[in-house]
Amino acid sequence: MKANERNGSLKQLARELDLSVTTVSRALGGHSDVAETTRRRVLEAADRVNYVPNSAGKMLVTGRSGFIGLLLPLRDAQFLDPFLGEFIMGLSEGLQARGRDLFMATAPASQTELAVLKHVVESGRADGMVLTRIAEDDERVHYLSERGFPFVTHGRTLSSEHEFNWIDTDGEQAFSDAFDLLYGLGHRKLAMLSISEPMSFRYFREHGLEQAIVNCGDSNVSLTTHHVPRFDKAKRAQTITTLLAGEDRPTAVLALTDEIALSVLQQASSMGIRVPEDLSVVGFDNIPAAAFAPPGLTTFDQHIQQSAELLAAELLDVMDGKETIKNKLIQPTLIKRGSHALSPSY
Amino acid sequence: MKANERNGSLKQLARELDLSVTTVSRALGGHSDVAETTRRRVLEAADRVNYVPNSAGKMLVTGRSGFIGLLLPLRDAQFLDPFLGEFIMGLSEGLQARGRDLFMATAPASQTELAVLKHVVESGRADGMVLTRIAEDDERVHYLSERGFPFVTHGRTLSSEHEFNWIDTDGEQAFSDAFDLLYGLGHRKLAMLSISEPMSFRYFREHGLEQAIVNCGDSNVSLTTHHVPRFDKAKRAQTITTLLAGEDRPTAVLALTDEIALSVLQQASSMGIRVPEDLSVVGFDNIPAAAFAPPGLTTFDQHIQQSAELLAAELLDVMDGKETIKNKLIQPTLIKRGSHALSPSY
DNA sequence: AAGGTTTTCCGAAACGTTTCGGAAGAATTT
DNA sequence: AAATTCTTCCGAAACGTTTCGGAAAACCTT
Repeated sequence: MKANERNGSLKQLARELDLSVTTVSRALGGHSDVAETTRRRVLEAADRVNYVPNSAGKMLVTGRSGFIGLLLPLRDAQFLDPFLGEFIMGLSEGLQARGRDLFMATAPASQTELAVLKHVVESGRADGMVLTRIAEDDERVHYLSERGFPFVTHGRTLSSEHEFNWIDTDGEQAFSDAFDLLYGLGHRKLAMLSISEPMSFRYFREHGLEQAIVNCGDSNVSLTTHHVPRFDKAKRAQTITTLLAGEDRPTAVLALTDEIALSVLQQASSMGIRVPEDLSVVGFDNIPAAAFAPPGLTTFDQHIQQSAELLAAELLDVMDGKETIKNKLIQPTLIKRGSHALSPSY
Repeated sequence: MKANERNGSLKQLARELDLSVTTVSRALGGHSDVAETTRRRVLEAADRVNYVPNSAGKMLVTGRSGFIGLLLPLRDAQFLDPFLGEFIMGLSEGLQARGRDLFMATAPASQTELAVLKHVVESGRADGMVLTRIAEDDERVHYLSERGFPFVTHGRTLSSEHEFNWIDTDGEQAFSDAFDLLYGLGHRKLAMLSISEPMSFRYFREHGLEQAIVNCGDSNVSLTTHHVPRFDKAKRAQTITTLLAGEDRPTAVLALTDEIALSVLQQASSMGIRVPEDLSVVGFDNIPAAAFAPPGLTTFDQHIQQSAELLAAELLDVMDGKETIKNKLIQPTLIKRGSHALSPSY
């Protein structure tokens, strides 16, 4: 046995079997030009020595890494995306079926997300990409589209400049439904608490609400929209307090996310405003804490894990060259808990 | 320009610069045997064409993939580890400093975690491994130790058969502290709600509590330990109800995790048992919902993200061949909220 | 028995990178 | 001016795999 030979290489296995490297490779690969008897011999030997093909060798010649990359939204490490775990689980689940691995690319503070994305793509570390937190106009989507690299997103852009595969939660419909619910309970003075970043999910949720109000045609309905900072908790509380302390306080608040809705619940409680008697609150996301915060937050469940699983399946299709563009809107389901009720002024 | 040449390869770059592949590689690699002027020329050109080394090529010759693998505890997909997101964030943060990427290996239902781990290690996909949810006697730790593969764990085994680098939360101390807190409030009749899986964190927490009781030397203290199922929510509720409905109900419950503690809070509430007046409850983990569930769960914060960051740093040290075994116990911090008070029988 | 077809195997090239061991030329020393 | 050292560059091999294009042998067909 030659000394300069790595353990467990194909070459070594071939030597032991007194076969060529080619034949062993083809036997393992399930090709037709190898006799049944030798194939069995090879398979048995491979199993015995626990042969596992070196991924780098394979990767170099096939040009595929077997990896799917997820661009992590790391910039907000301490204010963690509450879905991250669930999302990753869903992706993994969807990927493992076809033997792909998932890897996370993180953008250090010194680099933009786009730069990291480019690096991953150009280095061939990933065969496909998953993007989340899509902006209204997203440069990452531009890049991947123009580069012709397989990718898939959770969330969509506003412009339809490029066609690509995405899955999104139908926030537009959900906020429309939320309005109907509250309108039916007599609420006419509404406030929406949103964020100022140009994320597309913000647009759709705000837009769904505004459209629903237009469609109902009742001119007694009023809506004010307020932007809340994402990181500065003190300032956020301040904004909410001002809103609730105002003379003509809204009777119902729709929050862009549960995180914001929970802040509302807290502020209301500390101001002596009763939920839902004095104020109705509706959130979005159904994070675990929403069930525990009294009186129980009425909100929408996003089905993140299923979405992620679907997303993985779609990406695999794209990578297999299936040209069809498939876009799917997932309908979130309304979770009615205790934070909504008849309008006090009804 | 030859047609059979991949875009962005070293060879191509070398041709454009009229230099050898070797020189370009060494210039990029920062070696000393290349003139300053040529190095600048190379760097500038590489920047211009956006050259990114192919990871497979590099991997093949260096034998390192640049990847750190995390074995995902996927078996319980729907009952997601509430720390997963935080843990991954911490790892990424710790890894990105030295340019390593993180990838997740998931075990499909058809394969054992050990089989997946072996596959990852033997295929060379990862240069180092991170393990969580360590069992009292963990076969994955055995394998990696014997194989001499760099790894690091969050949590430790009970046997000291192998030495390896781990970081763990000091659940032993925490539960001892929790006892002191409750004892000081007059509680003498205690119950511990735990799980039956042989996870080592369970052992340490139970042991810490038992030791503290022994050490206090008060024979009036009684403790009953109950095992609660991890997945079957109905059965879990049943167990808790039985415990709380008993004639000599405990005055304080220590839960292995917040998840269990929150169940206790819910059951108590639905049985008309007031917390903390009738019953004190202490949890462990400080998951987000713990702050929202009334009256606020008293619990311990694990500092998962910092632990993960440290873990990443240690792994990188191990991979650099630093032989020192470093084991670190992280002290969780007690978060006092509303779920503990004077014993009613005091 | 000659020709043709099928089955089964293999040599060699290729993927893109790093590095070993030189080699040519310039700079320095003797 | 010759000998020595330094600087700067390069050819070739190697990593482990897959695959193209044959080639030998076995099996048919006529």
